[in-house]
Amino acid sequence: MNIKDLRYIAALAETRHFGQAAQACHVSQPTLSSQVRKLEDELGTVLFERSTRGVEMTAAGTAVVREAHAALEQIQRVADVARALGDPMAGTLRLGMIPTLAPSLVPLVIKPLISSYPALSLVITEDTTATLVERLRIHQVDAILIATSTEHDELAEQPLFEEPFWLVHPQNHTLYEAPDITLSMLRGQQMLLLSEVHCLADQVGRLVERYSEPGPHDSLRAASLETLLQLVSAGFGLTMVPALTTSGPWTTDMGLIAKPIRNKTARRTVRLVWRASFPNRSMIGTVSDLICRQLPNTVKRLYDA
Amino acid sequence: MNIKDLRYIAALAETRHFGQAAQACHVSQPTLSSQVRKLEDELGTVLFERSTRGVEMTAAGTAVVREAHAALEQIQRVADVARALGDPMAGTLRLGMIPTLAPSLVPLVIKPLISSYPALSLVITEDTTATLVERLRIHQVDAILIATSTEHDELAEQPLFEEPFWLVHPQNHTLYEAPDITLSMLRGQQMLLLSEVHCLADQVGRLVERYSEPGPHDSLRAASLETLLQLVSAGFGLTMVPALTTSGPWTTDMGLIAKPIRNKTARRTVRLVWRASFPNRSMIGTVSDLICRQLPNTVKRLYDA
DNA sequence: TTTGTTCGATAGACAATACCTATCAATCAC
DNA sequence: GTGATTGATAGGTATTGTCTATCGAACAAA
Repeated sequence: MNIKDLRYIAALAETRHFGQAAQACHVSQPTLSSQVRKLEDELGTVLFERSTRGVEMTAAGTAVVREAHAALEQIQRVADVARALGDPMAGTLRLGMIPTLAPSLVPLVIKPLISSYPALSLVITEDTTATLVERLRIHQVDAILIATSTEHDELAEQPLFEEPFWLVHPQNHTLYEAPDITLSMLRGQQMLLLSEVHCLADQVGRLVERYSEPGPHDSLRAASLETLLQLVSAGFGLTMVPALTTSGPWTTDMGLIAKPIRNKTARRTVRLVWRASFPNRSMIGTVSDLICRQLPNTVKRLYDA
Repeated sequence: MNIKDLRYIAALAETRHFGQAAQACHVSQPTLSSQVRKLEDELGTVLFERSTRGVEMTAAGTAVVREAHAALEQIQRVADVARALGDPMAGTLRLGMIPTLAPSLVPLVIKPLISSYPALSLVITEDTTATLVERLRIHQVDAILIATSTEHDELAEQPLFEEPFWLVHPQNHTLYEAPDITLSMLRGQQMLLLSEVHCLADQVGRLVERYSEPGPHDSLRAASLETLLQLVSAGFGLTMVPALTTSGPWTTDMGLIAKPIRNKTARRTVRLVWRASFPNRSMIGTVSDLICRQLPNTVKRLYDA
């Protein structure tokens, strides 16, 4: 059996005329004739009763054509679904993010994303860079947002934006008077870092190790940015956080001051990474674009669609 | 698109493995691979994400395969319906009969027919021979039971049985004592005939014209056998009816006597006639066989399946 | 590192079949 | 009879589905 054959018998049932049915199917009359005959042979049932005057339908033919119509509709639905989901922004995007980015980025992008693309179902997970990369490779997520560069050949990446680090200190701190910060001003200050599973800890750590000296709270490592800021608020020391983190409502609540740092290396580059084999490349591009459009001016956009 | 293609993607969704899916479909792996690729091209949507480790499904793939499954089920239903109605005794048989046969034959065959073949839907119509033949030719009926032979090339026929004519006279008639009847005994008797639209009138008329002389009631023509017998009962004359007619409960009710006639030509041959192009030849055969099995011994069966 | 295995993709040849044009036989209207 | 219309048939062509053989990449084990 063949889908075309179903169309043939449907047209033949409609027109009761081999020639007209053939015309409707854009084939020649002998083609339609032989194909219908073959289908009848295959089904073991005569569907049409031919005569020199025209075509009559048998009981089996009527029933078979009715089912054939339903089949053709369902087949059309296959194509329809394919086209609908061929819409690059339809379907599921499983997006992984590092924990130092997710809490500040998600509130910025989630609303415009789901309102602009209602057919998009977004699943966001949080994990460390290494875990995310592995989950990306084994198809547990489709794309990840991380702050380091990857080396994998099977992965593709797109830098989205450069995010400066901002210094955070308590309101009653000696740096309160300083309008802006240079790294040299951090000499003698106790810098607090995140747990080393976070790439941010490594990046900030290498940035300040030349200036800060070992302090009493160096072994104090926070598991999250939230905790880290609580420590700063409690007076255990200073820290650096990505600029987007300072967009939240926490600064005044905790009595903390965040200031830009006058140093070009005090920043990280956030990248979107996906499997090179990921089929929906254009979904990646659209999401990248939308993320960048939502960013505040405290970061520098690197992606322009 | 192709029905096979739908099977391919269904198998591939099941196994997530081109080789195994190909095996399940009884084709080689390259065949399945290229066909799936082609289907994806046609749909404009990537359904599967390939990697050297195996196959993952895209969002579109999941949805398309779901629809494909439904389509395959519906296609299966097409074949099922064809097979079910390929059952020769499923479907409708529009059967025409002449009025001198229908009332006596239908009660004999209708019950066993519908109980033996519940899938058979029988539509019985009554009409004169000429009308029936025309209706047969223009596909208004599928087969007819008539008592004459047809000449049409496009029609096929099967003699079913020979039905003798029985003489019918009132109980108080002079022939009451005669154990059986010869045509010569009809000399001087007033014979009553049906309306000439009935073939029976012609057949009986030719049979008796050599023996009977013009009588006072020759112009009396009954429109139906029922009326004819009422006339006989009322003493207007005698008549001949087909043997099956005497099987009914009318004889005693009307005070009529029916007797066989010792003459080989005093009979008619009942034939089943159908279009030679009628597809369900075996339904014809089965119906013929069942009719003959139900006949009483007063008629001579001509058909043996 | 090297080797063997497994994965899907590719190339090229072959075979099935869908398709076409030309034609036929039968029917029907004029 | 004549011409028009019907579906069926014949024979050739083109498409395409299928095969075998092979490849390159990835992974696991030696």
